[in-house]
Amino acid sequence: MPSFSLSTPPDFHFWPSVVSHGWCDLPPFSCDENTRTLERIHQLSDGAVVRLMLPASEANIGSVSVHVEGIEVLTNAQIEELSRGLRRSLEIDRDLTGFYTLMRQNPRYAWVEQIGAGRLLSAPSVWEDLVKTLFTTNTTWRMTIQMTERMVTLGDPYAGGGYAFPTPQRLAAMTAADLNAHVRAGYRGDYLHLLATRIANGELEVESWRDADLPSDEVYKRVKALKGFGDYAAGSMLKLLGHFDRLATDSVCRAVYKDSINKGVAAADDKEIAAYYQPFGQWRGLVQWMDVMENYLKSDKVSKG
DNA sequence: GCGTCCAGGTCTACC
DNA sequence: GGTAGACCTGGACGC
Repeated sequence: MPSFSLSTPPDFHFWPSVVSHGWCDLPPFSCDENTRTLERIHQLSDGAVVRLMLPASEANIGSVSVHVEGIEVLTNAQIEELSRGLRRSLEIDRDLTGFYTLMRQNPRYAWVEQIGAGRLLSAPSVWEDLVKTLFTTNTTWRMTIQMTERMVTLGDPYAGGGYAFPTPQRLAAMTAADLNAHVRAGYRGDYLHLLATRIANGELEVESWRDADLPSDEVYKRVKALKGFGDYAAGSMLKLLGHFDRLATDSVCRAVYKDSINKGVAAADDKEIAAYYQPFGQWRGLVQWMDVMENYLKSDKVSKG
């Protein structure tokens, strides 16, 4: 089985990055907590569908091994494409120096750097992140998983089981009714079909939204302009696009604010929650997410073993 | 098995 | 700018 490795900086911690939020459980990603392996059914730009396996290993601190199943030999171009996508997905090159300095200054958040949390797993494409974010709106996590599972079966199959994430062109070629009969996304189905269609016909170039030179406000404006993406969804997307100066306040965040931060007293409104995170400046969105994930990331499942 | 209620964000219409 | 009601699915619950 072909394999290659990704070099990583000293402050990169593989497993906390993998389980940084629910994306590792949404196909075509999957993760095995026992073996601490991240897997993904992935379609390369040349059409090949492979299974990527990234095991956690103490032996390769300073790098992450990538095993590629379903192909006999990897070309240099394929390795380059996979490396680029995975480095982005794992945020390997994200500079968190400022974030960790900020966390160090606040005893409540000292655990963040100790665990090595702060990097968020994203999909290799902005398109995939947008779809999954849409599937988190106004629904339960269980339903998000089910919608995503049905959605990926529209992608190209992997010979060993599973599917690659479908392209916007694939979805745009279907009618909105047929698409939603398959995905069962409810009223979100029309938003999904519209998004796929606008990308497929070239009206939207969402992959360029990762451009580091794009101001946060501009990215936020573009995401909010999409049907079905309100304040929460746009705030979530911004984190996946490397901007952390926006909150993504949902029902979970409100519960966390009440239970972990405000001594059991619910916030009067979201402005009160925003005021709490305001001092964290450009990192406030990431700090809010650390609060949401605190108990899980500090558990033995992540921080030990 | 059936009907009702509920949770989850966003959109639209209206004030 | 703020608010009410609709949107859709599926789980929980009562009958």
